Amino acid sequence: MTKYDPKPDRDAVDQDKLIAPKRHRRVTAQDVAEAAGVSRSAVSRAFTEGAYLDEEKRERVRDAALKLGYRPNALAAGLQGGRSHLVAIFVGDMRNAYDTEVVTRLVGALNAIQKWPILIDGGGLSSVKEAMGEVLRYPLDALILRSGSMDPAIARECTKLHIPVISSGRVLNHPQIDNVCCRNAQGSQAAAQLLLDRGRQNFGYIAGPLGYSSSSARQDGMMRALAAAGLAPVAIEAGDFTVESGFAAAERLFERARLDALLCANDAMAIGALGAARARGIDVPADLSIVGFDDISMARWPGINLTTVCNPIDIYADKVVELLSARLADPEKPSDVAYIDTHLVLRGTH
Amino acid sequence: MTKYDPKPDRDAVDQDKLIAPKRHRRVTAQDVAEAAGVSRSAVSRAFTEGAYLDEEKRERVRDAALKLGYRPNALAAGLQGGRSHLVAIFVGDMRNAYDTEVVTRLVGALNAIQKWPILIDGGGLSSVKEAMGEVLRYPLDALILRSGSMDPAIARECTKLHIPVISSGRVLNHPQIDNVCCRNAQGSQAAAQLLLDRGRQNFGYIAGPLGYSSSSARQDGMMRALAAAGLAPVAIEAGDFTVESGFAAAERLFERARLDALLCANDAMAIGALGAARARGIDVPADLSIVGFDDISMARWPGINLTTVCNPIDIYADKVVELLSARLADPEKPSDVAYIDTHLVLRGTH
DNA sequence: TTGTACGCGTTATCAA
DNA sequence: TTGATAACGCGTACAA
Repeated sequence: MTKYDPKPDRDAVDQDKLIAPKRHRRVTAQDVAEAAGVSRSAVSRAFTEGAYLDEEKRERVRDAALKLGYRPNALAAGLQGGRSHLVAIFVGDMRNAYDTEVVTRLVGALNAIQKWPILIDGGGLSSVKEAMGEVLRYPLDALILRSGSMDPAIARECTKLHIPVISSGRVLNHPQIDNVCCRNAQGSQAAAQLLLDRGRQNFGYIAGPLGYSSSSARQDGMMRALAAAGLAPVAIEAGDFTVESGFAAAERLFERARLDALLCANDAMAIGALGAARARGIDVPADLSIVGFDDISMARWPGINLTTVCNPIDIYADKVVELLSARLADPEKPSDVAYIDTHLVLRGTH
Repeated sequence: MTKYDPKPDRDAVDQDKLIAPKRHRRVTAQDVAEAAGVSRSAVSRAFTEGAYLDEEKRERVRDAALKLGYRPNALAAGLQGGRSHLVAIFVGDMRNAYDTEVVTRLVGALNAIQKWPILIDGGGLSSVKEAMGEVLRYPLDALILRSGSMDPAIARECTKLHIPVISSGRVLNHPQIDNVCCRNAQGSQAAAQLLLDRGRQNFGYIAGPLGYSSSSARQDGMMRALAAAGLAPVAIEAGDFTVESGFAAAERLFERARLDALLCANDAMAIGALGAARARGIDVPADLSIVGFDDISMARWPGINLTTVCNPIDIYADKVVELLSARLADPEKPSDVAYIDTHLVLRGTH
């Protein structure tokens, strides 16, 4: 058992720091090696699963590490060829309740597999492109897009950097981008059918902003069900996915037409519409059915109790992580689209 | 202008990769240097603000970089002594609406100053401690604690690693931890006074779980106002900060006593209580005043319109970032506690 | 103004 | 089983 002899230049460095200890130096494998009387490599091996190292020595190293508060520097480890274990999540707008819930699940699911999510919120940012550029300087394991409105050019740029991209909520046709998307049309078609079966005839729709594929797909689904019954929507207004905009859109609709059914592109707007109906003294659901889309947690709050199309968030997040793992396991695999089935949740507003 | 001669060992490496191009290698400064016919350090300087480099050369380097899709590797840059620009945010439970809103603002504020937030959600995680341990392997610029319930031992461990810690929502007494906290007692005292002035006498309170200092401080504030009026609360029940628990707690209160004033430890529970009151046919605010705490975005939704104590989220987030910057500028500075003033928001439930 | 050389902290390889 | 050593990609002090 020879005592390990530290390099002289190392000592020189330490003395420099001693003279001017400006910022505290992190404890390194070297420090642990010296404390435990072993080589740097031994320390590294002590922390590597399945590496050859004498048990007694490993013990000694771990003790010293614990005492010094050492932990392997993930930056250095990531640099040396492996993965960084960092995953960026780009969110279109965190003020959107559904997006926030998805992000929450995503964060949980990623944490669970030891991937560390870096969040970028497009909603609160003036220069999204610049922020993305900065984050892409990290060698990310992957990028998750949670957004209906992001510039697809950014996604393409990522694939150029050979960073796997998973798009959630919007299908990007690119050979190297995996997608998770719910069957929007199917969901709202079922919702419309529910109300048709209930005898409703005068349908209104509150759409999202232009350019959001999910909103238009949901509208299409409704149209299809209505067309099959020989009907068409009486009036359509658009909001921006917020509760307030749903409230305002509903008021405009109530001015324009007498509805007995109102479908909304998402739950938040449906909740706003519900408030508008109540404020106007409209009896929901006796005189008006309101159905949302997504099934955010607020939909089941007492006092709201919204009938809606469930866009199952946990399945969603799990699917994203599943695609992510598959892509990491085989970077060359063909791109995949996972469609998530929706289902109606019957509560008190239909 | 001599052409730069790449090292021979570099070529050898490239050939290795050519033989087995398993995973795509990231474009490095070296690659750009070769493409632009300059040295690697010239490339580095081309991307460093205020570094000496011939303008024409800088142009050439940037062109080559753009063509190759190069961006400096943040991991390597961080390793070499500077900061990593990574900031971890530990959230007690992202399912809590207020926490989520704070996190959203925090993410925005950090993004704006080019710090990249890594999220860890204690709510969705079985082993918080282990997750924190993994994340601490990154040389974080700082750690932000957004949580009422986190093990303070973890915070202490961070300071041992010389990672600045900012605690939000709970004051941790530690010489190296900065804190941001709202004046809880002041806020709920004002709320209670408002209802006293309105003539209310039979106060109920819905508290948060035991061990959350914010909840007990808010309760103290109410008690103080009542005591000054020679009163005491009629009944107190506890929830877990969720809407559902507020609903249930309110139902228990209504069973136990006839109240004309109900203060809640947070908005979510107040919203639940509002639902319970309405379900029971209690007229709010004619027969019962309900006041929440925080002023989450849902509080101003039509159909809720909750009177509450505003715990100003954006100021909160800005303060956290401010303390963070100050701490990074001077790691040795004494720890700081920033108290945030609350104010009443009078809406429709008082 | 430019290139060389070194260090950041780690893991992987290789020879002992 | 172990220790020395070579990458990993970058910034930068230093010498030219």
